[in-house]
Amino acid sequence: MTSLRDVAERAQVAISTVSAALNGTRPVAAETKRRIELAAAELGYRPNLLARGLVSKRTRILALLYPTPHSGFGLTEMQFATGAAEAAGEQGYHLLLSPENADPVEELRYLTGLGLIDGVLLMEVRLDDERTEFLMEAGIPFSMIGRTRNPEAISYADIDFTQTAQNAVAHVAALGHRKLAFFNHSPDAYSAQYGPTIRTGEEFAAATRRAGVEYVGDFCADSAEEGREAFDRLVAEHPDVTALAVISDPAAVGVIAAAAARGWRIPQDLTLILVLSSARVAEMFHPRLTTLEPPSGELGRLGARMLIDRLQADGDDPPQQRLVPCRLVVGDSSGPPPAPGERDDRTIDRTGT
Amino acid sequence: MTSLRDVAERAQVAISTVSAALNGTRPVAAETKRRIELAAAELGYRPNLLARGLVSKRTRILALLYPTPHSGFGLTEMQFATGAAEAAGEQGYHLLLSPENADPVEELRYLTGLGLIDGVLLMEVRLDDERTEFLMEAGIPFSMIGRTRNPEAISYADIDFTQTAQNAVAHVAALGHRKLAFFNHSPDAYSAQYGPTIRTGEEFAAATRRAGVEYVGDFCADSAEEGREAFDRLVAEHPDVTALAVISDPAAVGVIAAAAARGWRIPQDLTLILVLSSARVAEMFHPRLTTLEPPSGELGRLGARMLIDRLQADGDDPPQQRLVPCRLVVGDSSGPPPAPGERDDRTIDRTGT
DNA sequence: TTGAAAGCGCTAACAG
DNA sequence: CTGTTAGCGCTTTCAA
Repeated sequence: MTSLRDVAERAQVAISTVSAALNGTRPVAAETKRRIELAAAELGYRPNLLARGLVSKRTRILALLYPTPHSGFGLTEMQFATGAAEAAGEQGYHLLLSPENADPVEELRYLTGLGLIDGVLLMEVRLDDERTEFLMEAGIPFSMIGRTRNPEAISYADIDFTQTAQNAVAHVAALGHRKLAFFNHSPDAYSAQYGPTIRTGEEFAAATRRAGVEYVGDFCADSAEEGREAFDRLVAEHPDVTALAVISDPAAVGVIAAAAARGWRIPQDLTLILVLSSARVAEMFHPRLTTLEPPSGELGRLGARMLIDRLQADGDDPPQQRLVPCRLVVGDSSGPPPAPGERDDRTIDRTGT
Repeated sequence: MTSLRDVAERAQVAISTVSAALNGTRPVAAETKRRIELAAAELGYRPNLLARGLVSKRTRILALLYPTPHSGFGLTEMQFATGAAEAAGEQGYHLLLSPENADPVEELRYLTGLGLIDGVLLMEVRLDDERTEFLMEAGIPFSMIGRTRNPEAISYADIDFTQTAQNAVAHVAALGHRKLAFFNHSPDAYSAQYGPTIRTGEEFAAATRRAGVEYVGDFCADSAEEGREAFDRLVAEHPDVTALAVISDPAAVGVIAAAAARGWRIPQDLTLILVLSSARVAEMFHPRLTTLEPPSGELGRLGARMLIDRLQADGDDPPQQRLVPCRLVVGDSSGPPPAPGERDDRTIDRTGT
């Protein structure tokens, strides 16, 4: 490992001069600088981050904290991580992957006590998240992918649920639908605190109201079986529903099966859209589902960038907050609603076809 | 940030004694040790990793290198990463996520030059991988998830393709199938060098041979469209095929559509299995596909553990090499083959049903 | 414009 | 058994 000293010797200058020349921290004569740069290049010099960090207190390492997620990791989470890693890399930062154990705050205390990281990127943020309180109190720079209930003072990048719901409703309304149902996650201990679950539900309600579209929002389903059941109940209670948005991929599988069992075709008899799911998943379905794809990679990038900005800004400028809507990817599951009464006669049992 | 010095002062001993007591690097009187530990606990002391690393040359940080993958990141890759991060965490190590840019070797040279990391975990290893050569020459400890063509001297964790293919063939043969087709990735510039693509193909060929099952291996498909075409050609050329294994998820979508268009039911008329795909993906299909699920998380864990073992072992013990077969998850797409001639008559065009 | 020197927090000889 | 000392490689005063 070649060090500053080696370079200094080769260029016949003092160590501090080399440091200055390479970092531009103070003026260095052009000729001297040239010699130094040459020497450094010849020796393949790389600054030692540990030494630098030890004195400067800045390591250019960010930690990405993620709870071992409740329902296994999806593409979405991966894209947060890779997006963040990329953005960090572009700015000369590194990303440390930190799985959280049972006690996230303890984990954070440990991690930040190491002196290894400059800041923290929080994933899977809940409406009330104890991690944010710890970080605020400890004065550790951080930003969130997602947001708490009251994120005023904190930088975050999150999905623009308002706009997303509005786009979805507009899409459906433009096709002529007058009544939309939404299958949310079931409000278990986790979802009850999980932003996307809560916010999507609320915003769908609001967006349909604004658009004058009738709304059915009190169903939930997380598995194929639940999707199937919910769908059957939905049709029983609301036979005039023509459009359905589903947040859980497995639930959509059940819905499709239940619809088929009823003899309903998609999209002729039912418009089905997937919410917060990647287009890659939507393509696994037949027909290819219309989907509202979360901008995961971008959120990761934004989160990292905000954090880095905050680290670079010596003073404390106001927190950055960015909301990005999902991308509406129209598949083959969106269509105009059936004419009234048109589909009721097709209740043949096709099981086994 | 409380330092060793603070602890030393509070416990009324020398700094080196504190270090020794806390690390057990040399005998310390029980009473002294107790005092030191108390002081450390009271002050909430955490060793500074940078300082420690600077002198000990060991940071307990591993880098996970991943090329920006050719077809977007899948669940599989994420699971490598999280598995590795977990295993690392358990051993007191940290995982740095390092996206590779255009020039992976240059990236590696930079990364390792930083003095920040103790070792490297390689993902997406190709049969000839220039990164391994660099690392070997540079003497940097590393291990691979996947393996090169001749990985003799290197530690790795990879899928046991032989066993995986054998299990798949056994499954199909036990159901009574006598002829199996396999749709591989198309041999583009990437796949031509990519281990799983090559090895899965080879091992399917070998396993069918051993099992006395007829084999069709010269088809490939990476998209739904290609899957559809390949399937039509397959049936034209081999009307007696009753079982099909597909490596690409989107291709399976095409196969299912093409089969349905032909009036073939799954599994009655065709047994379809997904190779190297997660059960979560397989569940998106209808019927739920039988799948050979790669042990991604475990491979990540193993890779990390091997690397750490190698770092801990001062001497150089032989490289560890582990092969883990995919898990066969039987879904609703496996069944006995149709009786000869049984399905030929159903070639009604059902498009629009 | 440059050099010398101090010190970041820690480990590892070496004395005592 | 414990304290003193010398660095690890770097940044950063402070003098020259």
